[in-house]
Amino acid sequence: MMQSSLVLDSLPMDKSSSLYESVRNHYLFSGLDEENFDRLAVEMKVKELDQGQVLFHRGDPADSFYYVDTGLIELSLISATGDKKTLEVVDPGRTFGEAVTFMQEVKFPVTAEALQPSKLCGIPNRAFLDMLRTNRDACMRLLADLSRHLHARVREIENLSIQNARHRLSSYIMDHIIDARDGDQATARLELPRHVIASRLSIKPETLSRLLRSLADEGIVSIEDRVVFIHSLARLRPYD
Amino acid sequence: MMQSSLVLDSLPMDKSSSLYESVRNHYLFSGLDEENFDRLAVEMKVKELDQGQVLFHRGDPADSFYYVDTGLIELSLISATGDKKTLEVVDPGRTFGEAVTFMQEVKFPVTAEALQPSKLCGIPNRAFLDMLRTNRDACMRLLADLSRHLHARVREIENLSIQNARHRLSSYIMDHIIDARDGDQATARLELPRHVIASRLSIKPETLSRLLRSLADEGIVSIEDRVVFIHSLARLRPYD
DNA sequence: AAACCGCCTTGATCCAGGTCAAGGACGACG
DNA sequence: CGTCGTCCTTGACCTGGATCAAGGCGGTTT
Repeated sequence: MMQSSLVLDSLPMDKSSSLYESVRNHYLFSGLDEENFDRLAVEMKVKELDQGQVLFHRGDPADSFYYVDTGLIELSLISATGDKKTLEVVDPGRTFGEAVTFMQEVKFPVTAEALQPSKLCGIPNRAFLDMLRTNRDACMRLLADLSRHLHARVREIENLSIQNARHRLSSYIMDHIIDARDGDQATARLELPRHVIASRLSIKPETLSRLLRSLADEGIVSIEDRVVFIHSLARLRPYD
Repeated sequence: MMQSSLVLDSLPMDKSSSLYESVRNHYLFSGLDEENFDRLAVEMKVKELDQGQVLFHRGDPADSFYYVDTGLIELSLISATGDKKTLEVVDPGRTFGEAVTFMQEVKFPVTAEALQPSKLCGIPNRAFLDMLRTNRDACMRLLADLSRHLHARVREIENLSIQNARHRLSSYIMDHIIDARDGDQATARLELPRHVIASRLSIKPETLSRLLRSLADEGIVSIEDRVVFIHSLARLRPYD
């Protein structure tokens, strides 16, 4: 486990930075006019995280949510016995923690850790709420955003409760196809370290290793490091 | 499996009914003035369901969400192999399906079935959206509502992935305490049929039966039909 | 180049919870 | 009052995935 430095960099956001532009284009803010956005933007803070650094722990008081500009942020739950369940890995261009703004208990319900060196933009809840109050369009976008999240969680519950590990792995691979070749073949790229994928799928690394091996042994895929060549989508896909 | 009648009753809501009053008091609408609420209320439809009757199946097009006045509605996922996972059982005074209004694909992500004869109020998405557009207070309440739902789902994922069946059962029992007696003792009431509780906990009825038995054998609880006497909260509670 | 370390794989074994099959309890209905 | 159906319990057995314990392999430190 990598040790986090105790001091997080946290700087105001420069209006001429590429980060400014990229946040500006996020769909949560895309309906805002220049003035409204800038009023919010002056409150935003840039944060840079090293790989392995924890942004916040579950239970920490939440006064901001975050936009990921570069890197990867893992959102996870950690049990009393130390087991970790990765809920989601947030890529660049996406936000996380928005929902916490509206909860009675303003505490993060998950832990956020950088899987790679990452650059984030922190958006204070207070300022965001102020913006929402005067902007019904942004409200609607946020409602859509939360609904999407909610639906994603429902699908996760479905995966956990009525699908087995093999099924979850197949879905995961298919969700990471980067090149859908002719008909029944494709290539997927498993960017993340194996143990993170395992945690994401709620299995142990040993089990992931064995499942990948059995898919390969059955001739359904071949694996070369992080790249998975799918020889038969039909056989990979769990009939559903 | 009980067979549903094909025709659902569906009547306009009477302003002088008790249902009108009870919807009126729901927190989603409690900020609305008389005029705004009534504009919405005229669009609402009363639905009565028999026990076992399905209100909608997963994948059905969604044009309304629902308020439960009396009865119990089970929201569930059903796998390709017919296994059912109960996501939630909605009691009187609560709503379900609000989030679907905001999704790109306006289809119910779950199946809804009456566990008891139930009286519901259907609220058309269209009318609800119109109301939200002119009412930022209601928007905020809904945001809070969705955040709460989202958080509940996260806790469910946590239960499924990092807690075992025994732990889930303990939590379930403690969530149904009706009488917190002195110190370490309490009484809980398991309203639902065992097989529904099992599905809610993502275990089989046989396993539920055995777990309850082992809690009783260990002297932690005694069970009399639907009532659970907890002799030691400390021993029931999974250390967390 | 040796020693170390983080990450993954493999094998052997274990166990929580599922499956299958057989009753038991109780209410509904002839 | 039997008999039927539904729901629950219990027993015997099975199995998917966890756990425990050894390596293997590439990278970086000395």
